[in-house]
Order: sequence, then structure tokens, then C-alpha cells
Amino acid sequence: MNILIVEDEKRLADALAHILLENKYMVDVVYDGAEGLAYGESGIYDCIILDIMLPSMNGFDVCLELRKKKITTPVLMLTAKDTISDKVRGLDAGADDYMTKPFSPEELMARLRVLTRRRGEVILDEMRYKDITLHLDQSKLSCSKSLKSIHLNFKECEMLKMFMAKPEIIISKQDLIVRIWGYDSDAGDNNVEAYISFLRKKLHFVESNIEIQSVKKLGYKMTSIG
Amino acid sequence: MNILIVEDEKRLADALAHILLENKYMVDVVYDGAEGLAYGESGIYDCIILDIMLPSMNGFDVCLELRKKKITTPVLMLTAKDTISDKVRGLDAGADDYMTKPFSPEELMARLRVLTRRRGEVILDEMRYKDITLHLDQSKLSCSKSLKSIHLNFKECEMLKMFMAKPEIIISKQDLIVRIWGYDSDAGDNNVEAYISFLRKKLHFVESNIEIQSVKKLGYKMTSIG
DNA sequence: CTATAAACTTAAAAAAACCTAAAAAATAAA
DNA sequence: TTTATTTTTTAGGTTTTTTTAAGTTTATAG
Repeated sequence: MNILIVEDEKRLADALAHILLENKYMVDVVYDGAEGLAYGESGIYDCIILDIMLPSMNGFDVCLELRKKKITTPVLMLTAKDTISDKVRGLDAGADDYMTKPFSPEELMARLRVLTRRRGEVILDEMRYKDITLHLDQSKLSCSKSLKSIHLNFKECEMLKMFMAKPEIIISKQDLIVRIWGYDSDAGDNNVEAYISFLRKKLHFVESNIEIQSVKKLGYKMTSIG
Repeated sequence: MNILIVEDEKRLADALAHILLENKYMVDVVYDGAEGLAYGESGIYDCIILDIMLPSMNGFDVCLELRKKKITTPVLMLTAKDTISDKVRGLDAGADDYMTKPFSPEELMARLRVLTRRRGEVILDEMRYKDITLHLDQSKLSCSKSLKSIHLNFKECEMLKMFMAKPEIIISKQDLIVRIWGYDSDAGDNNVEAYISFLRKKLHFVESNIEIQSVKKLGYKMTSIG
């Protein structure tokens, strides 16, 4: 999960980043509006936490501009502006949620979970596809056919999560890299290949009918054998 | 837009319904949890406004039950329970937003607009022409007549894409080279010819009525036989 | 009808992409 | 610290895609 924080109060921004990193999110932080817009336009984030009063461009306009450019990344406005009309303005500018400072980290995390779980496909603690279940809370993969299960480490789990969210859809190595290793990592294709190999071994171990196929030059997709 | 209100405080429920009706929503109101669940399960609503303390079944459980039954209708929890842990519990039970009473009608309307505006339109990743379909997301060519399908490799797919984008139009070898091999590649006509040959073989394999005709000196065009 | 240039097909060589075991490095846990 | 786990890198082997090249067919101008 990639989160972008757009917040000019450095202390707060860093504290926020710290909390998010502890919760296994990948975080980028920028300190002004125009830069926030530029980063947000990349479309690689799963959520943008956006302040309103910012240097160079305010949060309302950043959000409007993103929506105008068809960027649908969920935006959570987090700001000291607490009047009803500010909230309405923010939400109607295209934000998906609006929280006022001071805020509780627990509530922020809960709202972030809401925004980053795919709309129309509520994910509580497990994801299923055919005969396999990915237990997110336990980082465990199990198979209903064999009843076997096996532990996945963090990156394996993230990767399988991406495939389970889009079964039968090709996901490019670049997408996998960005979401698992981060936007400006130096991970290469072979890192992905290695993890695909780990996952395949574990899918085989639990005797699942699910496989991860490679599609040359395009990426990988998860499908059911047969 | 259909909204379901699940709220046992009759006065509040009716006031809410009134506001919503004024804003051109269609509204159903029920006064207890079990009934709310039953209505919600119909899946016909665009949003459910859900109280927590309710007769017969509390709001958390109603929401959990809906999600367990794969009902993805957005849920906005509206309740007097205002502790952080209640909010977290509600949001993690599958609610999409959480507001505490007393609330401002303007903010409620703004949040309702957020939940009911559509996100992430599905883009159909396929192209059709007569009896064939090119599945771009799967690099697959299929034929509606025979129901057969076959995998295309990257360059085959790119080439067929060009023909499907301009059916019955002649495309020159030069255009094909530039688009598929790049502007300054050293691919020659024979490369194109080879791939045309591969494509023809695959069109034949899926028993399509579509063929790629060569037009001497000018290029190729895709047409329907007969 | 024939000569000729353009187009077609195909096998096989070359290149690129992919896979995986295993070693090395980094990180977390005891 | 030491130990265990996770992640990254390496490197050789496998498979698929792409290119090459030579022989064959086809269209058309003369």
C-alpha cells in the first residue's frame, strides 16, 4: 500500500509517516500543494492524505485538479479547518473523507483502511479465490481442498494480495514493483521473478488448483488450473 | 438514488427521510436491526444509513452480516456512540463512513454524495470486429463462432490491435513497423510479413471469417470473408 | 504467356524473457 | 551479542519470442 502525505507542517507530516510505516504502508511525503499534485498525478498511490492550507496551492484545488485529470485515488483531507462549509467544500471537491485536527491515530488508521479496501469488495480479514484463502491477519495461505496452510512473509503476502484482488487479470512487473517495493526503489524484474517463484512453491505446497501464469512481456496473472 | 435508513428513533428517522426526499433521493425507513438487514440484503440501495443501537440486532452486526453476504452497498453509520473505539469498530465492520450525532445535515449530504458517486468505471479491455474479439488484458484472440481462442504474443497482439482499430482500412508496412518495432528500428518488410503469416495462422485456428488481405505495394487490410 | 518483383511461408538461429536454487546480505528476534 | 528470518543477488538453465534467410507462391506488366 502506497500512501502520499501532503502536509506542510513538517513535524506532523513526519509523525504521520512514522505511524503509517509502522503499519506497513509505503509512504511518500511532500510539503507543498503543487508538488502534492505532481506526485498524486502519477496515480500510483492507494490513498492521498491531504492538508488544505499549503504553500503554492491549496488542498481543495489539488483535489479538484486530480479529479479533473481522472485520478481516482482516494483522498482523505486532514485539516484544521473544521467548519461544516469547509467539510462540504472538501468532500464536493472530490475528497473521499474529511478529518479535522487534532485527530486520533486509531480513527485515522480505520478510515484509511476503509479508503484502501477496494470499494464494492469489502475485505475484512481474508480474501478468497476458488480453493485458496489468504488470511491477511495471520499472513497465512490455506487451501480448502487439502486443508493445508503455510505462512507467507510480508512481501509474499502483498504480492498474493494483488493477485487475489484482480484474479485472472494480468499485473505487470512494474505495478508489482511499485506497490511492493515502492515508487523509487531499485528493485528489478528479477526481484519479482524470485517472489513469484516463492509463491508458486507455496501454492504447490498447499496443493491448490491456483497457479500464477506468466504472460511474456506483460506480467503475471493468477488463474485456476483446468 | 435509493437510500435505506435504519434508525429506531422515529423522530430522527423521519426528519432524515424528509431531508433526503427534499434532495431527490428515494427513501425507505425501517426501525430495527433485523429488518434493516433484510431490506439491505435486497441489494437495491445506493447507500444505507445505519444506526448502531437498535432493537433486535445492533448496527455492527447488521453491517458485518451484509458484508458476509457480499452486499457491497455503501454503509454510513450515524450514531451517538462517539468514542474512537466505536468508530474503529464500525469502520472495520465494513462501514464506509461514520458520523456521530448530533450531525449537520449539510455534512451528511456531502458525505452521502461521496458514497453514492461512482468510482472507478470499469474499462472494457477488449476490441471486437465481426466474429473475433481481441482480449487485450489477456493477449488472447477468440472467435464467437467457434468459441475457440488462442494466445497471442506481444507483437502479434500489437499488430492485430492496429487492424482492429481500423477495420477494412489499408495499413502500410511502414506504419506497422514504426508502431510495433519503433521509429528507428532496423526491422524490414520481411519482419512484418512473418508476423502477418503468424496472425493468419491464428485467425484460421480460431475458425474466424476474418482475414488479413495483402494489397500489393500498399500494405494489408483486415476484412470479413464473403 | 512469361519474366519479374513483391509477397508468403517456414525452419532454425539468435535474442530476450523467464525460472529457480542457492548464496549473500540485510533485518528482526532472542 | 547470536540466531533466525526475510530479502536480495547471482548465475546457469529453460522456454518463448523474434529475427533471419532461403525457398515458394502469387500478381501483374509487358
